Amino acid sequence: MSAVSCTPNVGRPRAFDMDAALEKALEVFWRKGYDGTSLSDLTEAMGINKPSLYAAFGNKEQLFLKAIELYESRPCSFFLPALEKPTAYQVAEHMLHGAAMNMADSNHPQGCVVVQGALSCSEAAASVKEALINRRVEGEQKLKVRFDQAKTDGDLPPDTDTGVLARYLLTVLQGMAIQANNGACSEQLRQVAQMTLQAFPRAG
Amino acid sequence: MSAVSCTPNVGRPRAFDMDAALEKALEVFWRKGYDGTSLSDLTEAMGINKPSLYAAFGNKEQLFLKAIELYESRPCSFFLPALEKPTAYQVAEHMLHGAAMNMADSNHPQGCVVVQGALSCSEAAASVKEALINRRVEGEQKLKVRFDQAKTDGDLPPDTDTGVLARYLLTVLQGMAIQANNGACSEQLRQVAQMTLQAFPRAG
DNA sequence: AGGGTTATTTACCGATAAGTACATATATCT
DNA sequence: AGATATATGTACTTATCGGTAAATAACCCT
Repeated sequence: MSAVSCTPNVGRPRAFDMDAALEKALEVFWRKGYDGTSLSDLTEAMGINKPSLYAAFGNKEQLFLKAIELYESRPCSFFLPALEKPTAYQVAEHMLHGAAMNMADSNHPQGCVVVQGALSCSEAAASVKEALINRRVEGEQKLKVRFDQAKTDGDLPPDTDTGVLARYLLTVLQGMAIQANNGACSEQLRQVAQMTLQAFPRAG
Repeated sequence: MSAVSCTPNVGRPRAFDMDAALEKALEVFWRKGYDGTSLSDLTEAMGINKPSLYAAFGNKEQLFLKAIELYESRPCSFFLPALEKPTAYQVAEHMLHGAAMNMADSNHPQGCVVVQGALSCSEAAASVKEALINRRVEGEQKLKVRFDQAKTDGDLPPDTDTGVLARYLLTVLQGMAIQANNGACSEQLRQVAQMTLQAFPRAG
């Protein structure tokens, strides 16, 4: 069964692949942002008409939120998998190098849709902006919790302020999203990642 | 004479203060982004009608670019003044602490309009997006040149890669803009600034 | 084959977008 | 005072915005 579709066995079958269409929608939102994306942009990229879009995904806002869910659950996502690494240093290493690789990947828009999808926006986009802020803050919180565990595990010095460390790392990651939008390539982002890691506290 | 107005001595005098109106426009663009800002948003905030706006500032795009010029030349701007500090470390210190103070200042929208004014945007905003990218890249280049000078001055180690150092610092600054949008306060940003400074190379 | 159900197509809705024509108001210059 | 020049307010234009009504098409089940 597909990740997003839930096909009934009655009625006319859907003529398009919902997952593929959602991928296309994600790419448009990623490149143009919520305010900068029109329904025409979406239907054109997804290869469907407006009523099909509304029937399948609700409306523009719900489509955006589903696209963000897809973004965070993709195989090439780097944030959540990095949390599983055995030490705090390796968590940071995987996040930073994953970000360097992913954010400048020319197979999709540059940067991170969670950062740039609705950063400054109209009042019509206020709720999706809030949703993205929540995602970013929750990511930071998850990283702090992981660093707390690392302190217990002994792979972070006991006097480490894990909240500041998590915020610092997220600041660099979010800054890398801007850098990718500036045109920085993976190698340039990797240098930033390396510099950040040099400052990273290690046990012992 | 005002920074932006150039009043002729014939004809009906302008009934509003161009500088004050431009400040208001800046604030709207800063909060809502280029795509998220409508002409009605602007005229309402500026307290003028559309024909006055067009006569005084050209069009939406030119108004935006003039607002960005104002932003970068304001007294509370922290980037260019920091370049004048005597050592590389003090340059970084002033930039980071200035950013921490300014970006979370509740007297204006959070973050940095050069970062968030048109990050992901419609095709209609492509040219202002390019203009903002150019500003960010030029800022990075200016910082690199300043660090090259610091190397000559002997307040950076001779093996310092000034390009990477400048990019790293800009990455943190741009990340701080996102953090400010996330709701981080000045003190939290200051902690990130302090952590960044700890990793900063110092001569001797 | 026919009924029930869902998807697609076309054409449309009211609202709002950016931008402007035009008449009027207010100044200076002679 | 009158001519000239610029600003303002009202009302408008064309295009596009997000979203939908209604007719038709394609499927499953009996």
